Formats: sequence, C-alpha cells, structure tokens
Amino acid sequence: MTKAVSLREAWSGEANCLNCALRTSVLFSGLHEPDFARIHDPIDQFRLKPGQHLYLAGDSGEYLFTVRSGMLKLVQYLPDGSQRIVRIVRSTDVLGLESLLDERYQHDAIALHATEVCRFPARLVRDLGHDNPLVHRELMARWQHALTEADAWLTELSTGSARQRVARLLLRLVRDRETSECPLFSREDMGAMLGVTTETASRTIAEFKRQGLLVETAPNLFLLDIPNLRRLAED
Amino acid sequence: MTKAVSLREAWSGEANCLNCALRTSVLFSGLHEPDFARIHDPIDQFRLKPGQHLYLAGDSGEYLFTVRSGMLKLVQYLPDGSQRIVRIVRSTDVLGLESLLDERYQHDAIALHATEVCRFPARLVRDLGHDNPLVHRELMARWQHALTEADAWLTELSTGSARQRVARLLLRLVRDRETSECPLFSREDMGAMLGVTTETASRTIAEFKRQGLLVETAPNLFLLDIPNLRRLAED
DNA sequence: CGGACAGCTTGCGCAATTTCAATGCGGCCT
DNA sequence: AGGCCGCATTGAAATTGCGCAAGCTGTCCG
Repeated sequence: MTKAVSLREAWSGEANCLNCALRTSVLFSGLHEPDFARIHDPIDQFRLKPGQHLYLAGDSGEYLFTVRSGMLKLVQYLPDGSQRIVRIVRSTDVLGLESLLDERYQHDAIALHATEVCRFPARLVRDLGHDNPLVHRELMARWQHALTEADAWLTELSTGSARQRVARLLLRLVRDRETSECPLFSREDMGAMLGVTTETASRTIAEFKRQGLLVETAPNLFLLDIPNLRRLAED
Repeated sequence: MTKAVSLREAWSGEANCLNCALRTSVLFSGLHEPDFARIHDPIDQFRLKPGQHLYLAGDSGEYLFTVRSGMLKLVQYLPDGSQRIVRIVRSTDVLGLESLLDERYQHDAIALHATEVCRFPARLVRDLGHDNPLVHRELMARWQHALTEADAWLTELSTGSARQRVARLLLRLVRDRETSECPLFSREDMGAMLGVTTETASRTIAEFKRQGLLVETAPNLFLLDIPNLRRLAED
C-alpha cells in the first residue's frame, strides 16, 4: 500500500483554523482574523492509527504538520539497517519543517499511538512567515525547539547506563504533564530511542516494575515514582 | 578570568564584510552592496586558542558567530557533571542561533584548534532577516543544518560498537574535505563526542593505528584509510 | 638537568550489555 | 476450540566496554 493511499484513508476532514482549540499554541498563534482569509488551500486533518506513517524519509516534502493529539516517532536508518528514533513529537509540536526549504523529509514519521494531525502546504507557511513577523518568529522558535530536543536526546538519552537512560526517558515523557501516568510503547521502540537492545529495554522496565518504581495500571500504562526515578536518573 | 576578559584578549580587529573571503558562503550571502551600508554596529573578529571558550551555557546571548577557520565544540552537561559534546562547528558554520530568540546560549562553545570567528549582534541579524528574504531563508537553512547534524550524531555517533563510532567520526571529519588528512583532538573529547570513555577512545585509535587504518603523519594529524574505515563503519 | 605535569597508552578484573534461544501470554482468525 | 502471531519476558553464555591503576612520553619550567 502506497503512502498516498495510506494517508488518504486517514483523512478526517478539513480544519477550521479560526476556531481551532489549539490556536493559541500552534504555529499560527500570530495570525489575526483577517490573515485567515488568506488561507485558500484547505487545511486537512488526519487520524493515524499506531504504526501508520505520516511520511517517509526521502518523500518530497510539500507539507508541514502539527500534532493535535497523540504521538509520533521520527526515525532514521543506518546503512546496516538498524534504526534510531531521534525524536518524538506530541501535541502542538510541528513536523516537517524541512519542507520549508524544499528539502525531502529527513525521517520516517510514524504514529506511536492514535494520533491526529493537521497538514499545511509548505508554500502557505512560507508565505505567511514572510509577511507576518510573529509567524516568522514562531518558525524560528520551532526550529530551535527541535534542536534543543535533539541535543537533550544526545545528552540525556544516549549517555549513561541503560537504567539511567530508561529513567530519564520516563521522566521526559511526563514532564509538563499534569499526571504522572504515562503510556509507553513497545520495548523495541524504547530500545531504538535509547540506543540499547530490545531485551535490555524490556529487562530494565521489568526490573523497575519489580522495584515499584513503576506500576502498570493498564496494559502499557504506567504510574511513575518520580522522586526515585529522578534520583536514579541523576546519580 | 571572566568570559568578557577572555574574549577581549582574543579580539583581532573589525571585519570588512564587503570584502570577506567567505562572503559567498556565510549567513550574509544574500546581501547586496547597499545592504552593507545598514550595518552600523561593528562586526568584530576574534582569534581563539585551543581550549578557549567563545561563550558558556547560560550566558545571555546577544551575538551570533560564524567560524572563519578552525573548529569548536558545543558541550552540554548532565547534573552529575559528565559532559557530552553535541556538535562540532567548522568553517562557514554558524553558532549562537538561539540568540535570535533572546534565549541564553545552550552550550559551552570551546575552541578545539586555533579558531577565527566573526561576531554579529543578534539584533542586526534579526533585522536583516526580517527585511531580506534571502537572509531569512539562509537562517532557516542554518537551523535545519544544525538539526540535521544533531540527528546524524544520534544515529551515527551514538549507536553501534565503539569501533564503529570512532570510524564514523573519522569519516565525518574528512567529508567534504579535499584531503583524507585529518587533525584529531584529545581522546577525552573524542570520548565525549561518542559517548564512550577516554580509555576506550584511546584504545580504539591505537588499535586502528596498529591495523594501518590510520597513519599518524604528525602529532595528532592522521591519514585515513577511507575504504576500510567505511567498511568498518557500515558493517 | 631534574622534576612536575598532562595526555596517551596499556593491563586487568569486573560489571553491564548483547546475543541467541526458549518460554509465556493475549489477541485474533478460522 | 485450536492454532498462529506478535510481543514481552527470562535465562545463560559471550562479549564489550568500564573503572582503576600503572607506565610512558614529551613539554614546560625552575
């Protein structure tokens, strides 16, 4: 099944940006009502099931996306076929910035959970960013944010023992969240995020569960013992 | 010795941007002669000795820099004091993009070799990027480039065995270079780039030398056996 | 010249992680 | 119900990289 078909199946309607619930926190927070009149191309929304991809590395990127809900992974591959997850994006995050430069997508973007996204033509965002200083600034901020995230993955999730990395990943997943409840994903994905094997990820999670640092309230939904995990992460 | 004093000592004059040898490849490649008249603030140049820092994480960033020659490392620290080098920047690269957003610098920027940089007030770049679409685009391209580098460090330099990482680092250092000769840096820095210990970096380099994959033509200057290193890196 | 010093190298034992393989569990399909 | 499949888990052996300590080399400096 090709990507186009796959994404078409995920189509869930046209967005009404003016009344968007996320409007204050997304890319277009700098727009005022008159600006919206300039949006002629339709803004489509999509609903992705876990495992479904939004785009693949090398696709010619003519769209940016913002995440309304859910979570996606950005994956890169090595020549030997091994994969590394270089970032995860969640609500209000932006994907596909590289399309603003007419570049092809750098990663596979694959949903980890059920996910909703809005799609913007790159040309539209380029034009808006051109004329509207707030959008321009917001774009820079998005790029900087992605960069900060990437750097954090290098320092926090690619250094130290497996136990430390897992602890840091868990803490990162609940940061800026109201609850300390946290949906996890497959052990294989965790390994690919942390640069360890699937088995090590599994063993570590299992060990945390035995030690009470994690409580599994539902399949793959965990309650975290934040203070103790933090001690583990920083030590 | 404070940063200000340190940098003042490194001052090496005011730049003549209009006649800059790197003008076609730096941030301002989109500027035409009349634009340069708008540059009122002086553009200063600095010469850094190895180990000297350009700025430190947390400094309030009012300047961007471009590298004229040499090499710097961008370093982040973990709470436990361990450090990780998240990027290296070289000729024509830009540092301190975060200052465009009034953010504090995210890393320590420290010279690895003798290094020359130009310094631009963030305000100047912001204004130019505002009015000149080419500068605007160039800024986005710089951000994207930094992001691509960060992702490559995650996939290439933080995955696989120590031998593979070292090989990939070496290859990366000579990419887009005319020669396969390559100046290295301390084993400690190599370790911090690859997420391994100093000893492991040392052992691996020593082993490569014994195997003839590296020939040390001068202290810390190496000739690479690119085909065999590539085989090692990809396998 | 001698000594301190810093950085590279190396040896050795240990701990962590990988690798390969087996087992178990739950959902899903027929 | 039975069987299959994907995924998590666990075990055991093999490997890798770490941590610590010692030796080595070249430089700087008195």
